[in-house]
Amino acid sequence: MKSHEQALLEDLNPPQKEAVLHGDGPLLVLSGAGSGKTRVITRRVAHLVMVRRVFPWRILAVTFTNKAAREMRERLTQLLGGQANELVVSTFHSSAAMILRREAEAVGLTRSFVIYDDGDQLGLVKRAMRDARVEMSIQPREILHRIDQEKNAARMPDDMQVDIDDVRGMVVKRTYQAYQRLLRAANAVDFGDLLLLLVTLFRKRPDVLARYQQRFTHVLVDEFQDTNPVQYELLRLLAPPPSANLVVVGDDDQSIYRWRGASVDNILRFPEQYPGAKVVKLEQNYRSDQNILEAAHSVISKNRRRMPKKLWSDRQCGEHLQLLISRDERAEAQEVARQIHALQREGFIKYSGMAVFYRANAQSRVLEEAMRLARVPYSLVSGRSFYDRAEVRDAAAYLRLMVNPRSDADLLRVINTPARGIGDTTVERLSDYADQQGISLYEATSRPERIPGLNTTATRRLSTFHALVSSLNNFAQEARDAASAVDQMLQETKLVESLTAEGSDESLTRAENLREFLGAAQEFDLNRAAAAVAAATAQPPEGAEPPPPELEAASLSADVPPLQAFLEQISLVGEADAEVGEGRVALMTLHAAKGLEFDAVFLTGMEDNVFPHSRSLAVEDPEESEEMAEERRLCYVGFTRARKRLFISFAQCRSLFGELRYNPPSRFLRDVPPQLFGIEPEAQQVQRPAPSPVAPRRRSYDDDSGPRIDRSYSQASDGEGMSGDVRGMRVRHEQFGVGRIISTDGVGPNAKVTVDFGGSVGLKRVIARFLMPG
DNA sequence: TATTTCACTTTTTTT
DNA sequence: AAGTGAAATA
Repeated sequence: MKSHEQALLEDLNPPQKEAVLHGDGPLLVLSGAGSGKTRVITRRVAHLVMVRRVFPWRILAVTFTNKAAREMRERLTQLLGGQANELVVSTFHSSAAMILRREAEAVGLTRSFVIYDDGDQLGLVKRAMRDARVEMSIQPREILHRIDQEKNAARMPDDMQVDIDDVRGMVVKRTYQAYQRLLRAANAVDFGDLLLLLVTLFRKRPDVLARYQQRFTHVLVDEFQDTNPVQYELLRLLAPPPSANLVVVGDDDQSIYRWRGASVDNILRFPEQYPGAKVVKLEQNYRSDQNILEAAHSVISKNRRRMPKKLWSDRQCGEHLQLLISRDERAEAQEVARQIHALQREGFIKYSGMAVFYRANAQSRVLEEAMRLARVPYSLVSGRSFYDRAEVRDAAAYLRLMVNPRSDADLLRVINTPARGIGDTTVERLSDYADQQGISLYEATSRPERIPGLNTTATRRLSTFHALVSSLNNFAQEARDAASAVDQMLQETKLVESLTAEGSDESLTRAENLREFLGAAQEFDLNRAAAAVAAATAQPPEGAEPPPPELEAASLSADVPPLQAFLEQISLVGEADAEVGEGRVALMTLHAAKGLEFDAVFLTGMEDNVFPHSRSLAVEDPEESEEMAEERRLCYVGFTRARKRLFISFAQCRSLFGELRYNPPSRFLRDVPPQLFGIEPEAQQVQRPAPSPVAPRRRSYDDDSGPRIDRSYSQASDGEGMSGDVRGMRVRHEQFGVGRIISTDGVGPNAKVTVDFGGSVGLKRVIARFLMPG
């Protein structure tokens, strides 16, 4: 007993201990990169359970990503054994989905509601635009984005404040209304709804809220800096100020999801929202060598509006940072592969201790090719590529239809997959009929003879399709596990069969993917069975009273039918990435890198317009903008992932949508003192100082890297014919009138420019030579 | 209806 | 460069 306590506090520094031992009431842990944050959270949870005797099922630990949730549970299992199964450790979205499923009726859904992902959402927006009779030329993507933002801000369509003469805003609002109608009619929710509906429910049903407040007496949140207003509201409801046991852990410097509605204010203003909250700062870094830490600090310290803190470490200086300069992105990838080999040969760093980061997913392809060529074992860490494949999504759509035939988006997706002769016109008529009758598409297919304008062939085909879905639907009711349902579905729909029949290489791969999908279902069933056994045999803590029946221990999801649970995992969790790593170099975006650490890190594409991303440069005053601040934080996250070696790499040119672009080295390099690269500052550098020291090079193509670099500066991205930075310049266009340049794209006579002409014209992309200075 | 062709955007980051 | 979506053609 006493020894538990000792063990839990072992090798913690004073502030860490303070956080672990903190009694009741709100607590904010400001934890710098590599300061042992996860350790603090897990030890605290273990302490609550083992020393303070809190029932594990009373503890809710919320993370941001599934990966983080999985890792936290693993660590907790090491500390707590079987009892860890009773903890609720999950993402905001997963926990919201679980609760929502239990309370579905109260928000106008049934328990078998389905979750629409990004692609489904986009399709839905398009239909909503039709319903709302949107005539304006506006991209569905943009509307979806704005709807998402509304949801992130916890606003339903009616809460949306729009000026009556804001035409665009009104269009968004109308579409949002239609979009929500479609979702509800389909018994479906999107990601945003999971949180928003739950907030709405809690607000209007204090009795329901009280049940969950009573159940979860301890709430912990990881990566708090990335929460958005709905998520924060959810927390405030569940663990109300001022005195609830809410522990939030985060680092404002690592807030990198503003674009998704996250608000750094949540963490900056937490002490106001929860007056009397204890604040603990973790500033000692245990991860990185001094040089790396210093580089990271030199970048992040340019941001204003941070919580004051500075990481320190008693670790050694370590190796210098290394700069890699290459001709183009291919050479860059090759160079990275070469360095990886070298590190591996030296023998101190294993493949699994190395990672390659990039700003955008599009950059991964070239890197992958180079790794394959150089025979470097790698694994691509990308959330959900498998479930994004068309054939897999088709399969998932069928499954959702099995569970919830009202799901129109899914029906539309698969009604002619595999091809069964139901074309656009038939679907159009079916859909008109359904609209007019106010029924779902599925229901409409049950009586195709009543649909006007259909010939007998079409009628017959619709009947056949209806029979198929109906049969699958019946089967789903019975299915005891996910795999048998998937198997049945594949058989009846002939998805695999039709692909195999096609016979092309590509369709064979797709058929293979579908078999893998079945495999995923089987694996899911096995895990579920194992979890059930574990839960049944878990030792209740000694002297524990049994939980009140309505709060039935462990999982909130115990009674969810297997197929539904599997679907939920697909939508919310994505790929079961078990094989991440194991002897392989990890390739990932900077965003995916958050929370991880590696002995050696390669940060590629360190060029203006790539990183910082061009979108952050195309704003009013880039250097002072929030966008740039976020890019800087992203850079900070990237640097601080490295324990011992940090390689920073840029290419002098790279092709971007088909054309060659010369980008100057990233401005972030200018912030890093040259000494950290092992370069003594040269006398005085003139004028535009080299943003970065140039490392001595050894390879053949390096011989002439000097002049190339110079060229890359002078060509920048603005191009000939436009001297220097023209952003913000007033220009006149014959047709559109006077406007202001927002951004430029391309070089030479055909360079394109995005101009804001204001008023009804708005943003336009025009060829630069058609513009006059205005 | 199904298939082919052509013009057109797209690349930020993710639950 | 590639993938999407609309229009043209079989």
